[in-house]
Formats: sequence, structure tokens, C-alpha cells
Amino acid sequence: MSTDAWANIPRVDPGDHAHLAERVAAALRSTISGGGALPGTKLPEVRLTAQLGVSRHTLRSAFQQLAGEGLVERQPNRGVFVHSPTAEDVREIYRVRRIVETGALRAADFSSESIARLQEIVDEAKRARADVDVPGMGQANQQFHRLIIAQAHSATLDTLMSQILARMRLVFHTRRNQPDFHSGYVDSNAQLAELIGQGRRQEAENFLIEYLSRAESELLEHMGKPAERVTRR
Amino acid sequence: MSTDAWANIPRVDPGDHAHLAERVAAALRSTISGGGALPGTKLPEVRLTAQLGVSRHTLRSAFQQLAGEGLVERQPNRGVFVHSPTAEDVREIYRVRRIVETGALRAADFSSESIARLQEIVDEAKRARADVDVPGMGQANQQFHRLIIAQAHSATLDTLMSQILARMRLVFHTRRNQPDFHSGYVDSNAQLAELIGQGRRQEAENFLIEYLSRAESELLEHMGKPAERVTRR
DNA sequence: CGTTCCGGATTGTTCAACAATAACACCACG
DNA sequence: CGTGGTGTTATTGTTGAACAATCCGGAACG
Repeated sequence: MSTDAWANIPRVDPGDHAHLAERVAAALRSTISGGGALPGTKLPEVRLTAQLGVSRHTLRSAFQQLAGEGLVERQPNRGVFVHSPTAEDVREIYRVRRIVETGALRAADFSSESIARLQEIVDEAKRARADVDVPGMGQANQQFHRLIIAQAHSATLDTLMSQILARMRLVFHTRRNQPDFHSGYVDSNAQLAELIGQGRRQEAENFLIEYLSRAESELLEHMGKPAERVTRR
Repeated sequence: MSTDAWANIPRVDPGDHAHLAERVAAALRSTISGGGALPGTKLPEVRLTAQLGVSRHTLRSAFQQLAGEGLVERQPNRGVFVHSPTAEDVREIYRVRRIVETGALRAADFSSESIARLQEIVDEAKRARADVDVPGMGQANQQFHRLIIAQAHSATLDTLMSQILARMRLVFHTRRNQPDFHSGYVDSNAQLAELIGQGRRQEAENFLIEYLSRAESELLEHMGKPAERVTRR
């Protein structure tokens, strides 16, 4: 079944004269993020060019972009493959998230609207949990943390977080048959939103670090790798 | 003046069969970071291909990479230019630095070797200041902050910091006739190293935020933009 | 059963060409 | 003298074909 798992990549419309490679990259990105091409699958140039309707150069340009984001792995003279995350990738993801998310939390000036939006997302997640809608929970979770980052008002960190979350989705796609990993964290998000809404900043920070480290451990556990924590200080 | 400011870009040796674009990107990166191509200068494809000895497409691939790092700006159907930083760029740089550097500081477990290395870099900076070696001070300063980030042991944050510092150098290149901006911060780095060495983590964090915000303000002041200005067109 | 070597397939790169857009000189016209 | 259209030229965005380099699988051989 994975022989042509990426058979449903949409053909890119060569409308404009510019930015074609970016649109190709976007198409591939959404396909990979959506699970249309599982980690490890090869992305051959000739077949994809035919499928996308673009030239090899344009496709390679898109590949380069995706490789820079860590979504795809280039093996010299071998080809490009959808990156299959390792345990070290998971640790790296959470290292970055702990630093950046708590940093955003500290630098943030939460407006009443963004607090309301946080609560909204939490409610969405709860509805999704009630409906046993696992993708819905995952999406709400990502929106929640993306919104936290957004409070730093930094374009750089926003795109960094987008890339981190994309790598995160890649991790989940390696564990397709997992029990719903997200449902246990709906309440954590709710609690975090509560702390933020009450302006208890320091507690929120500590809770977030605890929360992320716990998620990392459970994920590593689920991958079969022990959660080696070196909190030496 | 800027007609052939980038005339001294070295020719890239087409040694290996792979990774040529990466090496071209590296060559351009070092040229731009070193001030060999000042912000705003255009980088025409044909001339650079002749100069570097690579094909147009390889060069374009390198351009794409540099654009992703924010070193270079692509104007559709116009060409690529060395990015000329604005006041907003400076604010963005320091927003990211405040969040990431303090985050690294908190997540760090400083070994005695890294503390010694910090002190070493501070001594280097002091020597450079005594010799009125402005580039030397700048380099020491960048090493100092890069070392702080490195304590987080995150490849993602290391490359992020590299890109931020590259953008930083771009800012300095717009102000070529600046008085030595760095000399005032040698002592601040020394003080920060002292706090870190003594394990006074919270004080170090606060001092770092104060320090970065002060640097941002002075830089903005020097650019003629006081605090924030609304530019209408 | 293991090794060597060869041919096909795929990737990395270059060259040549064309379409699309922008920059610019030019000229008619007021 | 200024001004706005107009065609020309230069440069960018993209494609296709070609070639070298490398990898892969299998046949031939010991």
C-alpha cells in the first residue's frame, strides 16, 4: 500500500510565472503533514514531476526547501525520503518547545481576546474528545500551543514553531496505531489556560515545563526508548 | 561604489558531484557576512554564475537557501538583493534573542569547562578592546552568546542563533561608520559570566534581559528610530 | 556460497531555449 | 518643456534535453 502512498498529491496549477517552487513545496508539505506520504517513503523525481506537472528543477527546489525544514531527508545520490523521526528527534523537539514556549509565556502580554481564544480552543478540544475525534484533538492541541507562541509577536518564532509542529505530526505518523495520545492532555491545556487567564505567570511556566517533559517521556516510552532525563544541576 | 562590491567572491571548486549548491551558498554567505556585499546591492544571476563558475540553476538554488535564512531578499521578476535590515528587523532580532537566550540560560547545565570557556572569551574581548580591535570585539561577543545558546544542546536553536547573528552582522554593515558598538558590552558580558559562574541563575537571567533590551534601544537610537515609528506610505 | 563485474536506473549538474516581467529609452502630443 | 504611451532590451522564472557520477540488482564466475 505504501508503494504509491503519495498517489494523491494534487497537480500544481502553473498559474503565475513566479513562486512555482514554493507552491510545489506547499503541496508536498501538506501531503506529508496529512499523512499522505508516511515516513521512510521515497519521493522519486521523475514520477513526482509527472504527477505534479512541473519540471525536475522546480521539484528539486521544493525538495531543498522541505529538507531545510527537516520534513524530508536527502541522501546524496540516493534520493529524498520522508524523514522518519528518531527518539533523538523527539528529544530535540521537546528541548526546543520547553525553551521557546516558556520564553513566549514570559514575554507575552496576553490580551483578553487571546485568553478568550485560548479558552475557545480548549472547548473545541473537549468537544473533539467527546466525539472521539482524534485528529480534531491533535489539531486543537497544535492551535493551542501555536497561539501561545504567537503572543511573542515574533515571525521568526512563529515559523520555527510551525516547523516543530510539522515534525511533531511526522512523529505521530510513525505511530499510526497509537491510542489517542492527545486525550490525556486536553485537561492539561485547560489547566494551563486557567493559570494564564488568572495571570499566575510563574505557575503557568512551571506547569508548562512539567507538562512538556511528561509528554516527551510518554512519547519516548511509547517508542520503546527509555526517557533518559539528565536533569543534573 | 556598489557596482562591483562583490567582485571578490571566490570561485567555487566543482570538486564533488553533490552538494555544490550548498557550497555556493556558503561562499555567498561568508561574503555577505564579511561585508563583501553591502545590504541593498543586487546579485545578478549571469554575472555571478560567470564569477562562481557554476550554472544558473545551482546559483538560484543557493539563493533560495540564503533567502530562507533572511540574508537575501527575492523580489519577484526583479532579482535578489542583499537584505537591508530595518528597525523592525532589529526589534525582531532582539525579541528572539531575549526569549531564546534566557531560555537556554534556564535549561542549561553549565559544566566547569564551559564556564572557563566563557571567561576565556571575555578575556579575549578585553584584549581586543585594549587593541581597539572592533571586529575582534564583535567576534568575541558573538562567540559568547553562541556559547550560551550551545548549553541548551539543541541543534535547532544553534542554527537559529547562527542565522540571528548573521542578520545581526547585516545590521552592523548598514552602519559602517559606527563608533565601536561592542566596547560598551564587554563589561556586561564579563558581569554575566560572573553571575553564571556563581550559579546565580535568576539574577543572570534578569541581567541578560536588561542587557539585551539596552542593546536594542541603543542600536535603534543609533539608526534614528527612537522607540517605534509608524511609517505611512 | 561468496565475489566481481556489468548494465540499467536514478541523481546531480550543465547548457540552451523560451515565456513573462520589468526597466528604459524614445517619440508623439499637449 | 513636460508627459504619457510605446516598443526595445535586459533579466528573471521555467522547461527540456543532455551528460557525468553514483547506486542498485543480477549474471557470471570461482
